[in-house]
Amino acid sequence: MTTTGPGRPRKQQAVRPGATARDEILDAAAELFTSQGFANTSTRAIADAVGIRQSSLYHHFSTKDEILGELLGGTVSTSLAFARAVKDGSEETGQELDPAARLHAVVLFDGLQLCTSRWNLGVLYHLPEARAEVFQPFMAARQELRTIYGDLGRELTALSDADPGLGDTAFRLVESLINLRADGLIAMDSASTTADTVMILAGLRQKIQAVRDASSELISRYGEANRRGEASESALAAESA
Amino acid sequence: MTTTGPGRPRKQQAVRPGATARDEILDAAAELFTSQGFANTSTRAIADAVGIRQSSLYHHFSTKDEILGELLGGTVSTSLAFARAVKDGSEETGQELDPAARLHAVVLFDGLQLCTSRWNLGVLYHLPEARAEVFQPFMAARQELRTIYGDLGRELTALSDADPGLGDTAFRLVESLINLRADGLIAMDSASTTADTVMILAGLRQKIQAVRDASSELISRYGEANRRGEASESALAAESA
DNA sequence: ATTATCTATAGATCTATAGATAATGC
DNA sequence: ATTATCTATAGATCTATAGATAATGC
Repeated sequence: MTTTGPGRPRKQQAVRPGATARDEILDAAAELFTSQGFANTSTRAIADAVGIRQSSLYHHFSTKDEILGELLGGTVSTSLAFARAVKDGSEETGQELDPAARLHAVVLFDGLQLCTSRWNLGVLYHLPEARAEVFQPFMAARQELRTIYGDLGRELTALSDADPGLGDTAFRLVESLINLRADGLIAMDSASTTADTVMILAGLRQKIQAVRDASSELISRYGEANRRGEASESALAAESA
Repeated sequence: MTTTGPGRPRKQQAVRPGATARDEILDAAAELFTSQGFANTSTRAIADAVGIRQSSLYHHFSTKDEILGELLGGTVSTSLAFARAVKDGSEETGQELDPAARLHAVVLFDGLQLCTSRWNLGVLYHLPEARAEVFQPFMAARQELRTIYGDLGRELTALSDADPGLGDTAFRLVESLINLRADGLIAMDSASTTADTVMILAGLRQKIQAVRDASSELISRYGEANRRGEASESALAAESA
């Protein structure tokens, strides 16, 4: 809310980033939910962080749950869209994509989201409250992402003696970036070393540089298309890209 | 509370396992905190699950935080005691222990705790509430455990071309068992395949069976000693006070 | 007229304390 | 006398609703 518009003006001036009041609220809620938890964050605390009155939140969201739902959705949607694009990539172009590069790219892209987003939004998926019935659709989306990891892992290990559960292990390593970040232990290259670790598990230590290059190309191809078509998604998701 | 004793009898009969009322309360709190979160679990809900009145909790614990602290302490103490024992093992006996077996054993032991405990207590470490100042001693204990993983990893990779960050990766994989369990995806062998995965990252795929055997011996040696002296739980609680 | 804020508040919690009560054990 | 429960409640929340108010835009 930097420009004037319709509606009664705020008493306090806003300091939150965000194009709209709704975005400011989501940004404040993201910070508080990830640092203090959901049940432990009052609607008053969110409102205070935005510079509006507690009840004014309800002009933009009808319940507190709706705010969490919006954040959960924005968190998984970008990575899932990218993973889907990479998975379907071969079909569209007709040309076979390197299985190693595909898994590497998904791990790296997803990992980068988790490491560089303004707030540690991955934490939201580990909040016990997110397991509630109402958030089932978001957990299902995360489950689909996990399935794609598994499929890409099996494609990669089909012809080798590496563990066919590689994709699941990759998913676990990516998710653990959330915990690493929560403990303040994230480094600049945490996402890329995670992707490399997965490749070592695939038995590709020797070919790592070639895989990195091919992965990088996939990210610039599908990651870019992904970001373009996603302008309507929440401003938070855009920020993290 | 199966036997009669001093004190006014309960109106409701207890169905919780536990030698004492205090243990029943901890068991109920563990179930509720891990499934619904801390702030979202009322003292009334805990009391109902035990079969006593809400206020009766305060005869055994002076605050709700104290219950969480007790659970956090119990969760890390067993694994930490084992890891310390394995780390100091060479000094005591004078004989060098195989670095691969040591890391394998710590991963396997820690992983088994997380996979087989009655409730998914590892979740407690990921609760945003656990980050509060009062629980600092427990987070520090977990940090010490992480450091031992790192040290064991460097000992193992010192003479090879494997990633010296192996121990940190191992810690991440073990912790991800908590998420796996929360998602209902734990298998009988999740802990042991995790330990094997770490050995593959160390470049020891060929020697895996020998490492498993040596690891197994370490667990029966130090795991047993550890379980005997399991007053270490209260020792950790005393440390924090 | 529409929008976005505000004030005020209902009603439902929730934690912790005070003090009564009903057992056992000395 | 000690212990472990109980009843009752204070005081502090917290979510969501009702209705007033102050802007813009037609």
